[in-house]
Amino acid sequence: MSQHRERPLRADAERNRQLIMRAADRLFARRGTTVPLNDIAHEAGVGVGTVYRRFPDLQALIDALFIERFTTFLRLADEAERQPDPGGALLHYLLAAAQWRARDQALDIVLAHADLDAKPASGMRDELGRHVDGLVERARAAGAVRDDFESADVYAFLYMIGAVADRTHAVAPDAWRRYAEVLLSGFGMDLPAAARTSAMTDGQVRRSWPEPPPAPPS
Amino acid sequence: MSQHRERPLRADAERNRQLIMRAADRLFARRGTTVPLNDIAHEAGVGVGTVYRRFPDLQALIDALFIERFTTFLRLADEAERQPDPGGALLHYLLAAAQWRARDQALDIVLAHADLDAKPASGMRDELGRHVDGLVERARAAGAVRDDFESADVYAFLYMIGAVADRTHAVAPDAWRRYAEVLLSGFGMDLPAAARTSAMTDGQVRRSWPEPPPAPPS
DNA sequence: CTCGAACCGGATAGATCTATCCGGTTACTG
DNA sequence: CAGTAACCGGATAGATCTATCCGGTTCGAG
Repeated sequence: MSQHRERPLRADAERNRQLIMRAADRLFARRGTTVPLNDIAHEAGVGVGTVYRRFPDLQALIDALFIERFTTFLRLADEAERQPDPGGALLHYLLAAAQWRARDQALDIVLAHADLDAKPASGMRDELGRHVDGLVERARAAGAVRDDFESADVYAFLYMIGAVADRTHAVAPDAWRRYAEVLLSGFGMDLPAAARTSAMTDGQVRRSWPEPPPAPPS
Repeated sequence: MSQHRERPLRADAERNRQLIMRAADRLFARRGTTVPLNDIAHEAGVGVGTVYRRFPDLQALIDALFIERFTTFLRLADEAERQPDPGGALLHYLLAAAQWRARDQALDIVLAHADLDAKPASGMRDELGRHVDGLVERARAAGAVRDDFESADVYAFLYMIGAVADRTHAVAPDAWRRYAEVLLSGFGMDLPAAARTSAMTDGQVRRSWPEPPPAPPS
């Protein structure tokens, strides 16, 4: 986040900013939220001072990551709304958002630690809420989903997909699709054949379970 | 965890041990894994020294919590196996385990940080795996589930329910049942009417979303 | 090409957390 | 009911993390 800047960042500064954010993503996903800023700086290949100059404290870094995430989800909602039929629009959003979430191992942690009451974050959150409400409302009016489907189900869906994806991505990066299919059909949505998946690569997943990957302790 | 003790713990020591474990549950659930042992001791109402005497380090405490959890899930599997029909047995386990998980906000954190390769933990894990394999195998043979249902789906189910439950329990403690129903029907399991739930208390949940509760940052 | 503003990175002070030690207290055995 | 082993809790040393400061370097405007 940080204040409005008149001048854009100098090229090297902007480059380092990106390096830091990507490094934070990796370390948050791998080691949970409690990672020394020293380690983030080292992973990014910059000095500690550079991290603190760009992000006053850890919270600012997390908030920046949050904004980045929500910008993406807003874009996905925009794209979905371009679909001609209401059912297709909701389905498009659910699948696109799920795919994004499945690849973003750090999302839960960013969400859990972001300051949602801060000015830009709360605004984006409300805006995304309106988009989702609209998608759901139109799909329901068109009879494309169970008539008790509601916006909360969209978030629940994404949290559930995320939980599965975080624990399988290393061994079967597409396993989440199986559960997306189960959930969506349970919600009464017709999946186009293209979105279907064969049974996941069974043995691999089973052997890796129950083995939650994130966050080594010490 | 601790060695075999000849003598059982003295009464006050055992009482404090329980207090510490329950305090750890609460704090892990509320603040994530990175909670000072000082705070655990304070939440439990004992001195720091008492925590360290009973649990050599944080890892030992987590491992003890892990054992406790798996003991419970093994018991649930035992109970389920007492059901007369294979489909009922699997369903019984899924619902009982889900209910337990839904109330246990610290489970994911305990699992994520437990040392699964340690002697007692890995044994329990394997044993639970055998029980689950058996439940699934018999239910499938009896045609009570989709024929591509596999053991990994049991764990995925519980992780998904947990993800939803952790984010709704404060506002709608039974909301997870809605998603359990969707998932189970998607897996081809017939729910007895008694296990069904009405639509969840809509407005409450929607207003609390997307708002992940755990783990304040600083 | 030259110059200055902006940026870089590491050394380090101050704060926080982990783990230990020991004098005082309490529960169980005979 | 008396003696003792076991337990209690807090003070504290050592380790780790956060955040700052400043001498040296780099980008980009003119």
